[in-house]
Amino acid sequence: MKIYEELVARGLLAQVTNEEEIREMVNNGKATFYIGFDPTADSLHVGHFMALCLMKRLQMAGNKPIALIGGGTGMIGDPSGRSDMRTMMTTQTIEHNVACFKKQMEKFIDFSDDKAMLVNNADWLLDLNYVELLREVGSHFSVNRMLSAECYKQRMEKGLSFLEFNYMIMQSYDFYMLFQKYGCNMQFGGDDQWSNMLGGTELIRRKLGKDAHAMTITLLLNSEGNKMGKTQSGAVWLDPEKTTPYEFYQYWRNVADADVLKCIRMLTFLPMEEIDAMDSWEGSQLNKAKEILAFELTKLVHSEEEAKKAEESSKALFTGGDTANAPTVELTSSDLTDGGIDILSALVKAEMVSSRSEARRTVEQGGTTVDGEKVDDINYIIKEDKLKDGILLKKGKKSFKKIVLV
RNA sequence: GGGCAGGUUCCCGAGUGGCCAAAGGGGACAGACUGUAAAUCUGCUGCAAUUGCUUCGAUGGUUCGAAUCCAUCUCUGCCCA
Repeated sequence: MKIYEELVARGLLAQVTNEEEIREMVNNGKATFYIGFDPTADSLHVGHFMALCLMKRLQMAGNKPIALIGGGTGMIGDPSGRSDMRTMMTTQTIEHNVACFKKQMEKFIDFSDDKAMLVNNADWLLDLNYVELLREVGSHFSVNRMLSAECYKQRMEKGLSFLEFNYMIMQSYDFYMLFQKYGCNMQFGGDDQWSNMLGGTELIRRKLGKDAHAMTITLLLNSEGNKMGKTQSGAVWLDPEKTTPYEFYQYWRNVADADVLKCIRMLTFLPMEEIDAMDSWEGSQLNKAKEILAFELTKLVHSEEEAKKAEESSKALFTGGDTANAPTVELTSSDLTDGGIDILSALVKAEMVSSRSEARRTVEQGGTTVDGEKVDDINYIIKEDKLKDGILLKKGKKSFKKIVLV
């Protein structure tokens, strides 16, 4: 199976400008393509991970990837698919984020020997002259057409600032620049980027009379239609400091039945035959598939070793076995009063709840366990000598913390 | 610049002088059932505690008492220029 066919089979492709030409190009390693990443946070997340995997897949097939960091576009903020305005980031934040992105990307993509490139659009966007740009580029854009673009739809009701409106032009300009500077003939991006990407191909056609291509990646949605890779507390990050390998593993371990196969297909590098075999799995057998998914992804993002650790501690915690690798919270004697710590304080210290009130609630509702023993008395004290050996605190069904006195 | 409508607790959205920590829904959390799934049912959802404290864009004012009234400011949307 050639690369293009594989991408289709994995359900990764959403839209393409010209299927025949693109297939021909990527299958023969003739594409120089770019994907843009705006530095909106200090770590990459799952959405970026998908894009990076795609770059890797195409790179392995002989195509040349350009990772474009949006140091310039980040100053504007992409309104695509957003219902509200982005908060403007300071220049310092952006620079910091750019540095973080770079570091993480180097883990996934091989940039050695000119096999891939890493560029920052701040290098050309920040020096643009306004009037010049308007004349050179602005004249090729129809406001009427831009306004009808899907990505602005939701914003027509809630409001769209001129700043954000210009995002499409900046992104188009990027493609135009990369096309000229590096012979970049294709752009990849999330499906919500489609209209911005078309802006680029259009600009290249009008300015240079040449064809460039665009291709979008299917957005990873769960069966309820929400973007995956988000939890109540925010995104699932690739940075182990922000989302620990254990939490990362658990996120995928817990996906809904309806979404497992899709995730395995789209995110892992397992051979298609293996995945097709899982397609017939049903019921509790799918649980096995979830373990595979979680393991594979943790391995890709962190390391095989981390994946094993996460898997082991998960199994141990959920079956009540060894707690050696459990997420641990260390207390010191200053956290204790009268030779122990009360259950509410323990929950708060372990950051399992955000307030004492919440701690009180979970305890009263019978959602707390200490070393497997249910605790429903809010005045319960965990004794110092027990803490020395470490105790396992459990809140609800899936939240575990080992508490140790050091 | 002018006119209009708005800014309510995580989100949507009621509330237009005390009965308001604020209806209802969603989400989140906890319990039951399960497969660390989904669906369903129940509880719960400001903070700290048994009696308080701080909230309804911001500041100031009226009042015994304000999310509710007044003033100023600020932000958002719509219409006119």
